Amino acid sequence: MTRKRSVVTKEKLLAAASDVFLEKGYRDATVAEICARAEANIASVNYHFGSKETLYQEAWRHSFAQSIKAHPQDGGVSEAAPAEERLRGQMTALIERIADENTKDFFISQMEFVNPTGLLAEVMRSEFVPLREKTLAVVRELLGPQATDRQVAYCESCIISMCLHPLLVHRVRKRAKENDMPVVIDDLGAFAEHVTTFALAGLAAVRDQARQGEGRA
Amino acid sequence: MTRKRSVVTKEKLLAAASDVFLEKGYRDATVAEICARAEANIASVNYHFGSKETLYQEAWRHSFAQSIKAHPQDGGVSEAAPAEERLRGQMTALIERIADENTKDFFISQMEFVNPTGLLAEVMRSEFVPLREKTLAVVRELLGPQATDRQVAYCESCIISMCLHPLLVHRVRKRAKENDMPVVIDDLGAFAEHVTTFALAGLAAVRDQARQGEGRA
Amino acid sequence: MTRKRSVVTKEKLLAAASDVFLEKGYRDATVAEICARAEANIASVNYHFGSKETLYQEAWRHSFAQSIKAHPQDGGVSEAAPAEERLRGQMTALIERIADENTKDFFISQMEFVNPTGLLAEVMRSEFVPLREKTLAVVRELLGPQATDRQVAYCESCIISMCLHPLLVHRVRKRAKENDMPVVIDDLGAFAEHVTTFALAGLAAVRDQARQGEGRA
Amino acid sequence: MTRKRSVVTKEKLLAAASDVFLEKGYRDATVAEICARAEANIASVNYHFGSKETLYQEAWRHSFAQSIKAHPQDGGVSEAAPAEERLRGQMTALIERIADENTKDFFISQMEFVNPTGLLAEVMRSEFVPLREKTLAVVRELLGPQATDRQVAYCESCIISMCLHPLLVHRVRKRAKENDMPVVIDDLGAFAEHVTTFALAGLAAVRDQARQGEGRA
DNA sequence: AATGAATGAGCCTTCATTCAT
DNA sequence: GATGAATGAAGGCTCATTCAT
Repeated sequence: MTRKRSVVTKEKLLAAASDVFLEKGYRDATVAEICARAEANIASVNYHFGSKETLYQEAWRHSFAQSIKAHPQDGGVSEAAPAEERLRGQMTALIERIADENTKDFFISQMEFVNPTGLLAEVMRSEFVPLREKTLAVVRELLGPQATDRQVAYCESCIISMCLHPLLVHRVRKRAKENDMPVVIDDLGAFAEHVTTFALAGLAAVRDQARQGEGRA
Repeated sequence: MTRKRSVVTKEKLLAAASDVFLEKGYRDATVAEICARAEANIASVNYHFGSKETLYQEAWRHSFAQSIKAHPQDGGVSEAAPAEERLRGQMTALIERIADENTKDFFISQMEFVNPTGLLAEVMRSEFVPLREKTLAVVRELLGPQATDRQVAYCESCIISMCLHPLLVHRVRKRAKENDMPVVIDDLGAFAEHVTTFALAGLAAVRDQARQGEGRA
Repeated sequence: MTRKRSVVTKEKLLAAASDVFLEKGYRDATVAEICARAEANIASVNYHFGSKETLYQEAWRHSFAQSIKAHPQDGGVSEAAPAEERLRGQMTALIERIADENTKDFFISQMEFVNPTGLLAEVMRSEFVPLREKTLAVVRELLGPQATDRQVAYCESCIISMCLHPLLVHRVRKRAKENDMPVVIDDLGAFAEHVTTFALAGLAAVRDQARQGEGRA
Repeated sequence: MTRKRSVVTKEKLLAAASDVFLEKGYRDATVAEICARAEANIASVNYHFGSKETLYQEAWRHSFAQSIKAHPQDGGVSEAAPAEERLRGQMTALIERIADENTKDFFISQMEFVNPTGLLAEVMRSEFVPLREKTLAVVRELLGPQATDRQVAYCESCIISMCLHPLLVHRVRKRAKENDMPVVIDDLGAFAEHVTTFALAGLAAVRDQARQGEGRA
């Protein structure tokens, strides 16, 4: 049972760490506060994880696993479904994942993007690359065989951005209780719908361009 | 001349502060390093700005003014030009502004979005709202009179995101020298072109939807 | 068998403790490392010895007993041998004891001399006094009846120092692998020989002085 | 005057550090206590020296310079004096230096010998080598041209040890107030005299041996 | 006006020891 | 009897800010 108790403490520390790192960032988060929230001893972070840095990495990995489990990348759409549907599934899943208040890894990732501590570089890369490959595959299918790799990459980048960034702003505003600002996303389903429409139209335009480019070449 | 020297010191502090805040974030940036880079006395930050917080705000404002001046929002397109052209101008200007290595305010803004110190909230709001209004106006024009405010807002949000986020990732990778990762944006002009095509197609699709929605309503 | 296992653990702890205390000193040696080297549980030090302090004392006593057993004080010289020979035996034994890589107590003693924890005071005194008495006796015999107690004490102190200190430096240098420094003692037998010659000559000089002092008095 | 104040604080810190490091050793000495004794702020060690390690090195260097200045190596004996006198001068100076209650560097050196932190290796080597050279020169002169380098080295080592070690024990006992133990060195002058007699006799014996060795060879 | 020595609050980490199992 | 998870006290160090000059 001692083993079990250890697991519980570790779990509580990971949860508390995710929260505090999300709220304050790596530097402003203190080990003391994390331990207090986890109702653990001040030394338990170092006992269980060795350092604040390691806890940071583990907490992110933990959060990522949780949020991906709650919102699988395919959005519940079968692999056999048409590419449009599969893209819609991925985009909806991404939007819902980010909008979910339990999702913490995304914000920590963003922080890391802009103000890299370098601590998550490896962890993030190993987790993100597979996701990106999946999306690239669908985009490539939708753009058709004439599309260049660059076009595929640009489109994927645009599509992901359209899902991520508005939600980022949205959640930040909710957190900051900036209720005076117009809440951009008042209806998550409507937003997902909108983004999908926008994206499919964009993809179609690029596909047409690719065909013309092919013709010219 | 003392007056002049004081001005010079202040200017150097602002420049150094932008750099360091960009590199390290608010918390990890130290007053000592900022002063060292500005070749100023350790006490000069407090002497000239009263506190690290104020310096942060001033440095951001300073950087923002510089980058907007270097890349005006309209992208050099006349107000008399057609809406498509004006949108293209705004998007290109935004992309170029963010891609410009001298642009520091954007990254600090992103940091602030994700890990708010709260110190820039006021400053950013007053600077961003006017820019957003301009973009909303063009988008509204392109979507036509049937488009709802929500549709306009969603589209604006998507378009801005498509410009911002890929460039964010791009600059982060360049800074981190992650040359093993595929550089998403290898040609700035091509990317701007691509994003515009994508966006105009998306807008057109939403406009059509709006007309149908109108018809149904 | 459990009893036996316990004894083994205790023995391993003593051995590991001697090593670690020798390498790092009392303060820098950690209970964790000692237990790790002894392949014992982290709690076993307190379980078997009650405290780090007690382990320190026991480890020293253990090491001392071992090294004295390996190198008996008399150096194998019969009590019936002439005083010169008995002194030579004691000096050689001391030198060989200190030079022996298995001897750890001596270095811990030196540490204690200079930076006393106070923990070994009692233990060391009880072990050293008898050794010293033996040496004093031989020295007194060699100095003759005219020698004062002070002269005997001074000579004993010089003789012991001549054996101890050069070997201390020697082993320290070997440990530190300071191979660039001239290795003072390249031949242990030659050194023992040299020291004995030196000491006997010194003793003879002091004895002559003592006789003259007697004559004058 | 600000500069002067800084120097005063630094000096006080060095003095306090020497004391505390001497009393407790590197590890058990706390920055807090050093600062308290120097009547300085807890942060002043890091401000003036950067770290506890650097302070340790500087404090030793400082102490060494002081004690060598108070007790010059030659003991006030002219270079023109006969070798016997010069050796006597060096030995007396060494004994008096170590016996001087203000001498702290010696004990820190001993600590470092036995339980090396590695922090003083460089510093000590650069200071000790010149002293040793001087002593070797006199010893070589006294042993005559037939003496081998090994004989010179062994003799020097014995002579220095005869001065150092008894005084080490002496001071440790005084500090520990082990008044029950026989105080070995009750008269410093007498001890210096004794050691010199002992050493010169030893040297003479070795010189004779060297001559015979020469004759045999 | 400007400097730089000094401050003190707070953080991460270490480690001998304890206690429930 | 033996384990190992957990504790809490304490230490070194950082850094924005202050203050005397």
